[in-house]
Formats: sequence, structure tokens, C-alpha cells
Amino acid sequence: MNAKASDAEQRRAQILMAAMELFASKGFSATTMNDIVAATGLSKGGLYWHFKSKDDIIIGILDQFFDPELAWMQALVEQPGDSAVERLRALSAQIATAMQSMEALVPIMLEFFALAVRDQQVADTINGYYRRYTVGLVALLEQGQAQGELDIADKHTVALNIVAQFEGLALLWSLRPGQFDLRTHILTATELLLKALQPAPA
Amino acid sequence: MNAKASDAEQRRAQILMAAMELFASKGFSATTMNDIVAATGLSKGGLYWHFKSKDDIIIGILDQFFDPELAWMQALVEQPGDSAVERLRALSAQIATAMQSMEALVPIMLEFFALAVRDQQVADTINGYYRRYTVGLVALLEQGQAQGELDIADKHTVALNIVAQFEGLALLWSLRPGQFDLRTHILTATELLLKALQPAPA
DNA sequence: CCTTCCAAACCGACCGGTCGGTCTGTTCTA
DNA sequence: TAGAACAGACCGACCGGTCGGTTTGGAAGG
Repeated sequence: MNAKASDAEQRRAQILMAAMELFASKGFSATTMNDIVAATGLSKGGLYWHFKSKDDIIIGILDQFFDPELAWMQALVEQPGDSAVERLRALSAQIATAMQSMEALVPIMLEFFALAVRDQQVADTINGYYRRYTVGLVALLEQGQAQGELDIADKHTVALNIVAQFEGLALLWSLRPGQFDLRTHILTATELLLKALQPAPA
Repeated sequence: MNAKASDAEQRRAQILMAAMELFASKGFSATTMNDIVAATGLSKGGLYWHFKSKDDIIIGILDQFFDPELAWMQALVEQPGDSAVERLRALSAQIATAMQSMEALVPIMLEFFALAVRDQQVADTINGYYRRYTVGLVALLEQGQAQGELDIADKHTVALNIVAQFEGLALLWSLRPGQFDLRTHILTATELLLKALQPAPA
């Protein structure tokens, strides 16, 4: 039974993985269930045994899509002691690395954005992710201010701006494969921000 | 003949307008040619007289989609005399206004982004737009530096970061209809940037 | 001014093909 | 042997695009 459940979950994960690759290269609507069937080596019946519809597969991907980055952010916020400024620098470096390692999946993100406009469930999931991310950033900024490292008027606005900056860079990056040094841009953006948030000398 | 040509162009524009509304609310693939036929009041044959395919309509929209914003930017760069800092502020205010007035069309932008990953023509068009936009920003930044208003290490990187910031904010805004004050965020981002670019006091 | 004529513009029934999803089995495993 | 897991033929809706025919408005000719 344990083995069974594990098998079923593995199969599910395998299907999701195959579907992700297809979705990344062809988009949601141009990817057919038969494509996924072929990619998994399963049959139509086998596929529909694990997922009840195409949307079900898409939602399955969405549900786990943003998880990893959130975990890193969480860990950073709870890291004790270190200076907030250094942790912000570490965060941006980590984001650059993470995004570069997931480069092949970025197109799916764009598909989700386009979908979110029309599908409330997708919008809610993505917004939930950004909300939690923003909350973490606000906590970091507050710690920085408490330690006198930063001077921030409206932390929530600044936090959302940071998120927007990173997402915007990822967007431009995905449109210019190979001609856009994501890491440099992210690090530059972070340094500019830190400079703007520097407390005025007494 | 003149009247005829103008009629044909008007029809074309009318079709593009109707298609844009449909694409904005249903996305590219979920919008059918029959939908567009119904929305224009034309017939299938009439529609295909003016556009040879669905892709042709999409490209037709793309070709004129980003034009207006570029014109404003161009005008700002060539505006003589005014301080670069003030022109940057004016630019961000203008962008906020423009985006808010085109709110209904933002979903189409997301469709284009998703499409650009797979369609080189779409990618080239969008990249061309961003390139020209960046060139204009770099010119503005250079003017600011020449006048001693700004201190910028890498103007090109900063310009791309500005573009990314605005696009990222537009993205988040489109995902949170009614819960996101785009103007405030854009103006805040601009002020933060200007602060970061302030030359060090002598 | 009226008729003829022609091409641009338009109509809508139709077609080939595809797609998401179903259904009736068969196989494997505990 | 029961039920989970899978196979694959099949279905009906629908979609992008076509095609033969019709309307229309203005130029040409008398």
C-alpha cells in the first residue's frame, strides 16, 4: 500500500514533469493530451487515470511551481544575526542562481501569467505566492531598519517594488535568450536599491 | 478610390479592435475566428478577405501595440532644456497614466510575452520595442550625468533595470485588479532610483 | 442620365482534421 | 480474485480555413 501510493505519486510526478517540458516548449494550448501521452509512454487511459483533465495537469504544475523559491526566502528571513543588508544581497544572488537553473521553465511562468487574467484560481495561487514573498521581504526590511542599516518610508511598497523588479528582469531575460546577463542586472538592481535605502548620515 | 482604400483600412482597424477586445478577455487560443466574425458583424469570408489567417490578425495587433508609448518617450528625450531628473519624473507619471488608460489591454501584453518564447517574429518585435525604449532612457541618463544631476556607473544596465521595474509593476498590477495602486508604485520606484543615482556631495 | 461592367468586398455553407475526453476491455499486483 | 493501473479504439464538438456565389459602388461608354 505504501509502495502503491508511492508508485502512484511517482507516476504523477513523472507525468507532471513530462507535461512541464511540453508546456514550456509549446505552450498550454498547443500541447495536446496526446503529446503528453506520447511523452510519458503511457496511454490515454493511463493518463486519465491519474489526471481527470488537462486543466487538472496545469493546476497540478501550478501548485508546486513557486514553492522552492518561497522556501529559500523563508530560510533567509529566519536566519538570525546576519545583517539585513547582507541577507538582501544573498537573496538576490540566490534568486539569480535559482532562475538561471530553472531557465527552461520560465516560459511556463509566462503562460501562468496570461492564464491568471482569466482564471481566478490561477490568479489566487500566484498572488498568494507574491503575498508571502512580500511579507518575507517586509520582515527583512524591518529588521534592517531596526538595526539602523536601512531607512524606509513605506516598507510594503518597497517590498512590492523589489518583487516587481525581479519579475521584470526575469521577463526581459526570457525574451532575450543568451543576450541578457540576468545575474548582473539583479545584483545591480539590488545595489541601487540598497543605496537608495541608506540612512542619511547623522 | 481614395474613399475605398480608407474604407478598407477602417474595416481593418475595426476588425483589429474587435479582436483585441476578444483576445484580452479570452486569450489568443480560446478566441475563435467565429468569435471575431460575430463581434465584427462580418461573415467568415469577409473577415478572411482582410486577414489571411488568425496569426495575421495577431501580428497586426502586435505591430501597433507598443507604438504609442515609444512616441512619448521619444518626445521626452528630445525635449530641450528641462532637467533630466524632472523629465524622468514626468516619464514615470506619464507611464502610469498610459498604463491605467490601457488597463483592458494589459492581458494581451501577457499573451504576447508567452507567445514570444515560441515565435521569433513576436520576440523580435517586442525586443525591438524594448531596445528603442532603452536607447531613449540611456540618452536621458547621459543628459542627466552631463548636467551633473546624476551619477551612473553603467547607464545601459540601469536603463534596462528601469524598463524591467516598470514592466514588473505592470505585471503585478494586472494580477491584482483593484488592489494595486500602480501610480504610487511607479512613482515610488522612480524616487528610489533617483535617490540611488544622486551624485555624492562634493 | 442611363446602362453596362468589373473588381473589391462580402456572404455562409462546407470541409478536413484535430482535440479533449470516454469507454470497454486487459494486465498486473497484492 | 478484487481493484488499481493501463491500453487504445472511438466519439462528437469544434476550429481554422476554403470556395463558389452574391452584392455594391463607381468608372466607362453611349
